[in-house]
Amino acid sequence: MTGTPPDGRPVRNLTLREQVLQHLREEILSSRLEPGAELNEVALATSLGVSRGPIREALGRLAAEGLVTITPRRGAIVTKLTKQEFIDAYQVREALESLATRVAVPRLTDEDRAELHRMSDDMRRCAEADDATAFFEINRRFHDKLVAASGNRRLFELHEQLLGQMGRLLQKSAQLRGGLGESAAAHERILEAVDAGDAERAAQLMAEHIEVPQRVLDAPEALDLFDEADPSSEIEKAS
Amino acid sequence: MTGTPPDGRPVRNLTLREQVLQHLREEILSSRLEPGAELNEVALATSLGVSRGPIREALGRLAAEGLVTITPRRGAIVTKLTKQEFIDAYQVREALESLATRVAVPRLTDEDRAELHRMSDDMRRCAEADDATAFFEINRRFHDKLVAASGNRRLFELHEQLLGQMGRLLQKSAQLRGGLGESAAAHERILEAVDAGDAERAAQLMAEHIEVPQRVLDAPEALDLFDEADPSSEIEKAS
DNA sequence: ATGGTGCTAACTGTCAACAATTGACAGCGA
DNA sequence: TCGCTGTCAATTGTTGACAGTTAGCACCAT
Repeated sequence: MTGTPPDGRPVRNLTLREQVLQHLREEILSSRLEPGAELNEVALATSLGVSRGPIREALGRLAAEGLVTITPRRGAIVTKLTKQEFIDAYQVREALESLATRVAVPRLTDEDRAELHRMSDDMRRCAEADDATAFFEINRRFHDKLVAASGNRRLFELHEQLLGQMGRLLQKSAQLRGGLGESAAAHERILEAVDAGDAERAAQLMAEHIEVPQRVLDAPEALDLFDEADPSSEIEKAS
Repeated sequence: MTGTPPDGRPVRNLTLREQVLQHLREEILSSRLEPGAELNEVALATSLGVSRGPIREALGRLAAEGLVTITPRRGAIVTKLTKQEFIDAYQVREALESLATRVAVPRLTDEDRAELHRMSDDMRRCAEADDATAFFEINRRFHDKLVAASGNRRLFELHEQLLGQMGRLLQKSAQLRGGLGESAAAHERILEAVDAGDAERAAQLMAEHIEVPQRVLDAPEALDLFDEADPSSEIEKAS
């Protein structure tokens, strides 16, 4: 009986496809591979020491997840959202997190609430220290925590996927929200409603909180986080 | 200059993977392949006259879409939602369609509204004729129409994917909603708010409309649309 | 110069064969 | 009878080779 090692699952017998998938996903999410980067199959294959089969399968999955954009017979690149796509995603995010908040509030334990407060306090500190990087990391955990607390697994997965697709743009766009302080305040207001057990109000506040950068993005093309070039062209991307 | 044929895209030069993907997706969505059905790679390959490569890639994509469940060295089956997963999906659907309605209302043209009314009337007729099949088809188009009218492409895709996963269960569960008449009435109430240009109210009504079967599903395990057997087991399903 | 044309190299799409794993079953022993 | 063990057929995982397509470039004609 050589029991399971300190691993999560039975015996850590990962398929090559799974390893490649995991690797590439991490590379993209961490922005080591930036949007628009070309993903050459043979280059990846030799680089990772596997054949093209597992690479292709992993790329296909990532395409279905939206992290990669495949154009048949041309190749794959790291997905680059247009401004419109980013706005669309933001809108969906608002709905998902609002739902999550509404569902999560009555389910939160005291420990959950305590942790949320801790994160909120940390964010406040980061805002005052003007440490944007740390702020965003905690911010992400704060939102993730609420979504997870909803107990809705599908919701959690969709949310994770959506935020993954939005990537770095999330941080860049959030910076024109009116400063970290305003954002920290929004979280505090949300937590107030959460503590009061007012799920509906918390959900509403969350929706408004997320809605802010949307409005900023909508009107002024001042920010060129996007380099729209060809509004034409047919791509696969998923379906 | 042999121009593009009456095709939608450049020259209709579909990849085998795409053809297989399309075929399998259709088979699943139409329930010709029912949940739990095993998807043997060699069987599919010989059946479709291609090698296993494209089959595997298509199955991988379908797994990422949630239509197929792959367990790493075991094989693929058509995804079978548990009761909890179905309830979760229903909850997400509520949020998505509520958002879609809120966004769509101010964007609707007169033609859009006319078509919605037409569908609503048709549903009313089907309800009175007790034609559930036709009712559900129109119902689906009604909801799709609203989501499409939101102009949010990501929202549309997620919605389509979600409803695809829910599959036949949607119809079965909707039948214990209180009859087709009640459902038709709900659509009529929504359209009232739509006509009045009251997006917020329409969104709220839509949320309530979708919420109904959720409550029915939640409490009584009376309906055994699901055959839960092993609440354990580790599966891949997507991530 | 300039616009079109035909090569060419690089890349993706597909296939068939090989390797590894799994689940089932027969057979053995208690 | 029951449980264990070893073998086997079936199925998935992976590979390397081949075929087809694409994009870029040099070249030629105008």
